[in-house]
Amino acid sequence: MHTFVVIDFETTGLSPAHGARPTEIAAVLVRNGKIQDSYQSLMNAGVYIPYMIEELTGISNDMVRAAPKVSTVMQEVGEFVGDHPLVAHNAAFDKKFLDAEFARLKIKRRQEFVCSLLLARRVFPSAPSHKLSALATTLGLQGAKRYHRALADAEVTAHLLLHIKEALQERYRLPHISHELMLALQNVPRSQLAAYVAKYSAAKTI
DNA sequence: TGCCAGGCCCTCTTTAGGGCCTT
Repeated sequence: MHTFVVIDFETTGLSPAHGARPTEIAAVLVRNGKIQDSYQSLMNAGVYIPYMIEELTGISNDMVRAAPKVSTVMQEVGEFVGDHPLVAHNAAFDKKFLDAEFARLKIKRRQEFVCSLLLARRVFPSAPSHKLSALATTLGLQGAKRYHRALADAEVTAHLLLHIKEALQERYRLPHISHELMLALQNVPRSQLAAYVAKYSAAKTI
């Protein structure tokens, strides 16, 4: 997994099925362990941002009103992402917004998401919390002085994924962690992680 | 009118409930 793209959405709510739309997105390209490129933009979906969410993200209705149309931004995101493997923290959330916005543009997502939340729960089970900001503190990750802005969160998630990857490599003495293995591990029960990695490694070396 | 997510994961579980995580 030498190259991947981390995605983070800020939105007007929790569910696109109930009318929530994106207000901001960031995509961060990581190659060979370093952030090499990034895309970020506010976007205007013509949907009111509730006061509570304005307070949470600092993204106001005025800011979004002056931003590019959501269709323009999502088209650019599609081009930036390309076929690279995708990563997000609690990927189920970002995936459903990405798919909902892509569907409006008749764009089809071509790759699966690796979820840094699912992996962190398995690799660092004793962390006091697995929310992004808490993991950043616990693990001493490089990153954000603030949270709940798309680029800051995407950058911290990139460092988190790299940290998880290094921990797995060190713990199981693996020379390389593939996207395929990360995708599999996020769904393996925590108690079976070591056994799964051993079986996977053996199969790959035969 | 009032309400409104959903999937993971643990446990005092599996004929279920509730906390966590994303905004």
